[in-house]
Amino acid sequence: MVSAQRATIQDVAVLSGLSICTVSRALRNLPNVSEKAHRKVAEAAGKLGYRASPAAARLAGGSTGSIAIIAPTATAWFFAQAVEAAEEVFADGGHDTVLLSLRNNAEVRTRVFADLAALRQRVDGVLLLNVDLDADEIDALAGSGLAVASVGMSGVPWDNVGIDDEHAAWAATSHLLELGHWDLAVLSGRELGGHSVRTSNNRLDGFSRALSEHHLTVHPDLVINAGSSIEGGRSAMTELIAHRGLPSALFADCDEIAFGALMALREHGLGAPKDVSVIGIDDHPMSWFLGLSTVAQPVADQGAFAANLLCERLLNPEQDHAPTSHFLDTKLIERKTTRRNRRTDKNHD
Amino acid sequence: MVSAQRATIQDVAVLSGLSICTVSRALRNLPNVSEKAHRKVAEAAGKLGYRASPAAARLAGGSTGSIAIIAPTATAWFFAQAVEAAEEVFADGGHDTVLLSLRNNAEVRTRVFADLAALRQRVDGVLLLNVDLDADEIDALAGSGLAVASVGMSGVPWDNVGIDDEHAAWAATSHLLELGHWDLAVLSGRELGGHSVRTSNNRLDGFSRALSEHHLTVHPDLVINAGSSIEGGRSAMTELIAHRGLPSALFADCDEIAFGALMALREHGLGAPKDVSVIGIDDHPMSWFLGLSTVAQPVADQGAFAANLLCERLLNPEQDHAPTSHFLDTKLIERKTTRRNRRTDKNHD
DNA sequence: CGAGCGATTGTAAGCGTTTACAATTTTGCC
DNA sequence: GGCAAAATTGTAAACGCTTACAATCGCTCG
Repeated sequence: MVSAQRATIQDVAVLSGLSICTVSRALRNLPNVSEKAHRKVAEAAGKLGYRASPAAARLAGGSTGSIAIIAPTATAWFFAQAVEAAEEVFADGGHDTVLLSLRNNAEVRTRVFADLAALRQRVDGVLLLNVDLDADEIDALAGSGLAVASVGMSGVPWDNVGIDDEHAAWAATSHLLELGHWDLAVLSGRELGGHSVRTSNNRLDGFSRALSEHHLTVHPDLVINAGSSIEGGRSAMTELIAHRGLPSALFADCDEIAFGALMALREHGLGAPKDVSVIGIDDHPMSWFLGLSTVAQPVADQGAFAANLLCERLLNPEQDHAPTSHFLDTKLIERKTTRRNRRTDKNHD
Repeated sequence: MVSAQRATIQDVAVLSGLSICTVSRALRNLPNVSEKAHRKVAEAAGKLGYRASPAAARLAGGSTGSIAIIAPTATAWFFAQAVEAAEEVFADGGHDTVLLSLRNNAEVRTRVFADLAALRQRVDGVLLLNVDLDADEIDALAGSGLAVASVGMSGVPWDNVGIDDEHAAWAATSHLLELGHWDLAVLSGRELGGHSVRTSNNRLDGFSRALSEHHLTVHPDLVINAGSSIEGGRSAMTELIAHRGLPSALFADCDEIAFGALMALREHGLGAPKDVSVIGIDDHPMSWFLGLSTVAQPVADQGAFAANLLCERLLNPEQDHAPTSHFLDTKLIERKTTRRNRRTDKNHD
């Protein structure tokens, strides 16, 4: 069935008794190919185990057969989940997945987005995961000829799927407020250098809104960038405790940050909800175990969904229907790290 | 500096006043290029912002500029860490990283290894992470023309870096035995379908050896495949409790499995070390927090190290020095989930 | 029955590299 | 200074595909 030497389109042409050109068209399901020709080509290709050379295809103006996933980091739980889910969709669609981690590093980020032509040369499309792009970058990407889709980047000129981050953060924060907390800190998912994780900004907005609905304002000292790692949460919390003292409650941008915060608390002989209420976002597999209150979101679904949208776009490049936006549901899960405020010192700050 | 239209090697040739061929050779640091030519080419290329087209290069017999990372799954902590570390090395070396997750799925696994020629067409090299290959597959890979390196796959005809898994498991198990436990279960990292994670086999061996050194034998009912996820550990433990009852101590193939086991225990109103001692391998960031005893291993280092070896091989393809093997250190960390056996029922099963 | 038209198929020219091999220049030596 | 050998550079043919554009086929219609 499969010859030792890789079969070329030429071989398929010969075996099927058609020209290379017709074979090429048949293989790509282009119009103007008769039923009969289609069948013959399919049979010949099957018999030879033919697979088009992505390099040759790309060189001649066709597709590369691969899609890039660009993520701020590949290790955070959310990204690992989304990447694997997307990779599965891509693989099943016959695309290779090239992983581009920005590593929370501005320089790497620049290197990637500065030369989209180079990227275009290597992949057909890009799946962006929570990358915080500025307007110029968005325009550049949209006009790059790359198919684009994203997770967690609403308001962008391509298909996006995510959750309503603003709402999720609002829900988490409101939960805290309704428990009588007023002295709230937020451990944001942003890196020190700014940039990097887009959802964090929206979540910050939700946090602010909840506060202002309760006639509170967010105090700059109480929003701390923590990256999106356990370690980041841990050091951010340590810093918070040292420089400002314990707030009454804490909203963590994601569960891993919350884990880190819980660790830092323990290191100081403190705990949640005893000394501070803590809530995160994600519903990480460990959250149940740690009793962490959180806002659950479907992570793999988001990655797979966006990946599917991207694949479809790649399949029908001609029709440029308007970009779609999809929000998946979230759910507040109240567990043991949040409880009613028992502090008596009511002096607001 | 960078022109709107991508510069070709032709442009560089014209600008440098040399032939395409010389430019090509200079760019790839081939021998037989004069100093002067080299300089001129470098300057012209720089001025034009020239980057070779990977597709064209590949088609003409050169390199693809990308490397595949093949892992049993991309979500497990170990793999996510190793992948990111390797991706960083590859990116800095100018290679794209294509991620191939086997998804713990035999069919996907077959699809990948059955057609190495197809893989060869898309990447220059392969970094294998703990993939359990059989002898034929190893031979095929070694003879595929692909550069290969691996993590956690000792005894293989290419560069490998890992830890001494047998020893790590032995150390963990011995720790349990020395605490007076004799009724040991192991939650193995293997998938139900067998295959997939190579280190698990070596760890099983270490487990066995420790047992036999204490004149014990491993009971088949007490080795349970758990995959390498929290969820896998949880259900494996649940099953163990239901079908066989609690052992005196438990060796988990990795920390995530141990986390899952701890969760299952809690669901049954049990806990470690009260009802059973538990030890894992990894030293996951959460392990400290949960007080999990474990054997720490440097994960990112392994990925980066192997990636570097692979890059070097790619840089000097001619010299075929013998494959090297590297073992990184591990360290037993005794925390709170292991303690002296207090059971009194000494009837060995 | 032949012109005309749409549908299908074929021809051939790239796409941007690499690489035998040929041509040229430089170097070493007598 | 001149010649062979070595070092450098150039020429041109792939590599395997896509795609204008030309050619052919099968019909419909007057």
